[in-house]
Amino acid sequence: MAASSIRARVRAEMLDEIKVVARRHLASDGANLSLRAVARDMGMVSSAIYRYFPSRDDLLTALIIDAYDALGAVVEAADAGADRLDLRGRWHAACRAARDWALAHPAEYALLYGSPVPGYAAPDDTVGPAQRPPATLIGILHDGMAAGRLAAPDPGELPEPLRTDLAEVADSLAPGLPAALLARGMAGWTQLFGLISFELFGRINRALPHRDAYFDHQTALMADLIGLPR
Amino acid sequence: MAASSIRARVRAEMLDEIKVVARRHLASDGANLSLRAVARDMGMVSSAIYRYFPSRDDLLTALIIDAYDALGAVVEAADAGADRLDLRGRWHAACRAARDWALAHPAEYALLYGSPVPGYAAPDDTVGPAQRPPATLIGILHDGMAAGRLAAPDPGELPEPLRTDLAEVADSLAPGLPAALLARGMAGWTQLFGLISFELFGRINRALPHRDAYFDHQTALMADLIGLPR
DNA sequence: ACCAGTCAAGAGCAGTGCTCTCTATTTTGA
DNA sequence: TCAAAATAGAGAGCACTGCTCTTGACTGGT
Repeated sequence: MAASSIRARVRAEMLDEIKVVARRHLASDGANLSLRAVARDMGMVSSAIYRYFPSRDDLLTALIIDAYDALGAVVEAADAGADRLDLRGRWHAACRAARDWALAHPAEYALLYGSPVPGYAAPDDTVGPAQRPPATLIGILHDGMAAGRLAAPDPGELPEPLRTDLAEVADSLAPGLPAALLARGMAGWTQLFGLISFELFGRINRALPHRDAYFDHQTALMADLIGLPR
Repeated sequence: MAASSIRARVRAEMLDEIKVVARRHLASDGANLSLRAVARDMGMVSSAIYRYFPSRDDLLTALIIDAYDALGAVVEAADAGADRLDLRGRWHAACRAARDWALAHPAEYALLYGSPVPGYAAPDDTVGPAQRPPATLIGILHDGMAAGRLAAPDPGELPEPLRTDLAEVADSLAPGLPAALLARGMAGWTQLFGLISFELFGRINRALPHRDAYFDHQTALMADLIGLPR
C-alpha cells in the first residue's frame, strides 16, 4: 500500500506541477496554451504529458475549475470577513475581492470570462464552481431580506413572463428572494463582470487614473439600485 | 489610368472577398482564424494571401474595424430612428440594436469584446470605431440634459479624485455633461456589455427562457439609475 | 518592345496537438 | 519470490499552422 501510494503521490505532484507551469504559460502567452512548451519547461517529452492530461482541453478544464474555485474562495472569504448585518460592506468587500483577484490573475480571469475557446465546450464539472461568486452576491441580498434590512422592489415592475422565470430561479438559488430583487442582484453581478472585463481588456479606463475610486463608485451605484442601506 | 484602376479594383475585390471568407471561418471556427484555410476556400495557395494582408493580425485588425463600424452603425441608426425627445425610447432602441447585432454576429462580437487575442495588440485605428457605441449612449444623456429632461445627480456623490477624472472625460466626449451623470451613463454601457456577453458566452441565462424580456428589464433598470424619464 | 511592378505558386522552416510503438520501471498477485 | 500486469517516458511520425523566400508568369506604362 505504501508502495502504491508513493507512485500515486508522484503522480499527484506531477499533475500539480503541470498545472503550475501551465498557469505560468497562460500568464505570459495567453489562452493558446502549448502542451509542448509546458512539457519542454518540465524537461519532458511532449507525448509524456498525455499520461497526465488526455488532451489539451482537459488541461484547460482543470485550470478553469481551479480558477473558478480560487475566485469563489476569495469572494466568499471577503464576504465572510464583513459584519453580517453590514450589507453594503459585504457587497463592496465581495466586489473588491473579485476585482483584486482578476487584476492579480488576468489570464485566468480571461479564461473564465473571456470569449470561449473555439472548439472547447466547458464540461458540467465547471458549473458548480462557476456559480460561487454570483451565489455569494445573491446571498447578501438573501440575508438582507431575512434581516428586514432590505426592501423588496415593487413586484409590478416585472412583466409577466419574466416574473415566473425569475421566481423559479430564486426558488432554486435563494428561496424566498423576491423575483424583482433577484433581477437587481443579477444586474449587480453583470455590472461587476462588465467593470472588471473593461478594466482588464478595454482601453476606456485609460482616461481614468483613479481606477479604484471609479470601481468603488460604480459598485456603489449598483448597491443603490439594489437598495442596500447606507 | 483606366487600366491601372482595373487592377486596383480587382485588388479591392480580392480584399473584400478574403474578408468575407474570413468572417465565415470566424463564425464557424472561432477566433483562431487560419489563413491557410481561408486561402484554400478561395482556391489560392496560402502564400498568395500575404500579397493582400501582410500578416494574420492585419486581417484580424481589418475584421475588427469592420465589426466595430457595423455595430456602431446599427446602434447609431437605432438611436436616430427614435423621437429625439423620447430619451428612454432612444436608450432601449440603442441597447436592443447592439444586442441584436451581437446575437446575429456572435463571433465578431467575441472578437471585439472577448478576451484579447494573445500576442495581438489592437492598433490605434480601432479606437475611433470602438467608441461609436458608447458615444451614442452618452449622446442620449447629453441631449437629455440639453433639453432639460434629465436631471444631474448630486455632484457630491462623486469623491474628489474621481470627479476631476470624469469631468475631463466629459469635457472631451460630451462637453457640459456633469461628471456624475457621465458615471451613470458609463454604468449603463458597462451593463449593456455585460448583459450581451453573459447571454452570448455564459450559461446563466439558460434558466431564463424569455431572454428578450430579461434584457429589456435590465436595460430599463439602468435607465432608471440614469434617471431617464418614463 | 522592353522594363518594372505585381501576382501566384511552391518549397521550406519552426512550431502545434495528438497517436503509436517501444522500452524501462514499478506495482501486484499467486 | 518471481512472473504478469500496469505505468512511465522516449521517440518517430501525421497533419496542421503562420510565415518567408525564391521562381516564373503576367500586366501596365513608356
